[in-house]
Amino acid sequence: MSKSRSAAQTRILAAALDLFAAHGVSGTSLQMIADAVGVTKAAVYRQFKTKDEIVIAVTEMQLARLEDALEAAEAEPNRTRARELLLNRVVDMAVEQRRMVSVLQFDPVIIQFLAGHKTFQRFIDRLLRAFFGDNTGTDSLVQTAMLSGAISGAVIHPLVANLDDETLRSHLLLVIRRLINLPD
Amino acid sequence: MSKSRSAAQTRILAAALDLFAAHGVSGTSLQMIADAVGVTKAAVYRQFKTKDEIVIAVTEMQLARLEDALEAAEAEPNRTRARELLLNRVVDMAVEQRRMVSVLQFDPVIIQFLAGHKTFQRFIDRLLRAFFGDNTGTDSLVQTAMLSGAISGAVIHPLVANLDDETLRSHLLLVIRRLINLPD
DNA sequence: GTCTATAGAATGATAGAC
DNA sequence: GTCTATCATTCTATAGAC
Repeated sequence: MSKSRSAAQTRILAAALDLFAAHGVSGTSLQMIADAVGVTKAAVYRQFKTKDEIVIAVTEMQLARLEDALEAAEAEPNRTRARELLLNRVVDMAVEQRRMVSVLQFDPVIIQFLAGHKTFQRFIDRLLRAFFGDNTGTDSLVQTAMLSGAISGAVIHPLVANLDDETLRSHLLLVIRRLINLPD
Repeated sequence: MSKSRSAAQTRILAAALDLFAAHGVSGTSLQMIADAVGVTKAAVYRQFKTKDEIVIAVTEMQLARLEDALEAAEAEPNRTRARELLLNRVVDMAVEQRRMVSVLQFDPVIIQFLAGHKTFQRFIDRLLRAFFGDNTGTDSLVQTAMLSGAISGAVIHPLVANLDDETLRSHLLLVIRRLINLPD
């Protein structure tokens, strides 16, 4: 999943993620990205052939941050421990990157890429399987959807915008444990 | 909040909401809306002077669907009953309109309008107050954010895309009651 | 890697006829 | 209410010089 990027590419992707978070993917033009980096559009096009390539690279970059936690969870024979591990990483990431979460989970353009690229599909599949095993009953489905949605939805919500990361994280984890019956 | 609209306006708003849900607000052009309705751009501009007016009207239209439930909740002296009332309506709406939820809650353009227009702010304030009273402790904040996020996030999630409305609603309500300690 | 300059299409919006 | 025609602007993307 993770790819090595040049410094120029990394700067572009960072600026793009930031702008995507503020204006959505469709609401962000290459001109805006170029301005944010401090170069011209042509310089951006030198690094990425199309806007779509930037969107895909940004998505890859963010998913890759879950990779090591996912591998650790897959290697962990104790399912409860594996869930614990993944959950903590996901919550950490969601809290740290609050402003970015809504783009990655809910932007229509990103959603289409996630649904359309096999690489992304397989990664998400691994994530869900590591968390829930092969239990695909309706209860598990709804619970997973709620858990995933609750984390994303909660960190985005304006009501918690003023809470510091540590407060938000600890409260989140408490409520989540209640939700999925993990031991406190 | 609710406004009376001509038939032509109603058709435009319905088409716009549908397209917004699929492509986001920024990803939807007036040409696309006009094509969906089956008229030209000029005909659309006759009903709404700007694209922004359409976005605001769509948002109003959807918020207005909560209005009677909100009034009923405000009139209810028993707080638990009031919460019950609102919760049921919100969940019903979220499940019925799954495809639209993400736009209304997470689209950057809509969010900016919600934050910038006093009419919207007051309405949302009333909603929160009817549900949580004047309790503004951190616990309540996070709980409300999670509840709101969990409902929106859950109904949007691809994992539950194949569940019928009734199944999704009943499961959702069960988990939510556990989350907020309402009696079953 | 970065620039200037530009092509070609799409965007939001308007004028004026029917 | 709807149309055709058009305007100014912005969009993605490319060519070619430094």
